[in-house]
Amino acid sequence: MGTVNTAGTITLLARMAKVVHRRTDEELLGMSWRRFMALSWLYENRMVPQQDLAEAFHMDANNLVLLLNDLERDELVERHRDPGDRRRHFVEITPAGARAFERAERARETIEDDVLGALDAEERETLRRLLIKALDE
Amino acid sequence: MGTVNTAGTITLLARMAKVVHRRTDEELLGMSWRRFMALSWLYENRMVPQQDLAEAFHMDANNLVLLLNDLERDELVERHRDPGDRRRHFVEITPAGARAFERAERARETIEDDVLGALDAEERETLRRLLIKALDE
DNA sequence: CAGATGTCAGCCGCACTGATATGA
DNA sequence: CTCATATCAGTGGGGCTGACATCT
Repeated sequence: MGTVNTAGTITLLARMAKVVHRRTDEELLGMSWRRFMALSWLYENRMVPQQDLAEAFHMDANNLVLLLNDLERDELVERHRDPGDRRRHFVEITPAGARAFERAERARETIEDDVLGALDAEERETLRRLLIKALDE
Repeated sequence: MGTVNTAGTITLLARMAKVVHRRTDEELLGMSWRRFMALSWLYENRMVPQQDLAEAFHMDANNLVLLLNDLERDELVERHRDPGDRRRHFVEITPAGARAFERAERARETIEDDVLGALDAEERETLRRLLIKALDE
């Protein structure tokens, strides 16, 4: 394929993300990629303050409201008012949400095998470790 | 921060791409990220058939037309009709487009240092190599 | 009162579907 | 006539800004 050797690392990262997004079959995933990304976080971190989610999702707070409205309408997440500070909400994934996510995770593995097919198991683990480290600042 | 350890690699990849997109200051870059991604390809590959660009950009052909229209209006790229097959177009970055891209590349380096700050030089090189390999299938 | 949190309305850039024009 | 290439119009979801309501 083309001469990708001179592009910057974040340029390559963006190209890769586009490949992932484009090869994702929402039919197979059972939900939009956007919802999948939200649930993936809430599956790992139960009962997160809504305010923290905006930062975690790298998404603006206004937009977050709409996403949570949709997820809550479909009973995949629940908002709980903080008794200590009634302005604040905690967001929690529901059992139905967790099940939907677990199903989607299997589709994710299929997509991942497709997109990362050129990398062997060790290389994938290295990539994974580097991404975790970069995200963890 | 947070428990990112259980998420899949392409999930982490998507999170990372969102960080990049969100931290990109278009004022500093001098253009939209979308345009930057297009020019980055045309800077590496001069005179590309328009048809190949849709695949290279992972973008649908209809949408590509609009992007090229914008870039051509601002004289950053030029379309040339293929004399051998007058249906086809070759797309070429202009000198002004190349200059704009080179300026943006310096901003890209700044963003990259910010986003990949947690990785040392060797780790960045490894990440880069793995992304190139994965993209090269 | 000021400040924080969440919500909603409006606008715009972007991606897709479908239809059209031109040339091989 | 058919097939391929490029183009454009229309539609819909996603992201942002700004205004507003509620609570501390």
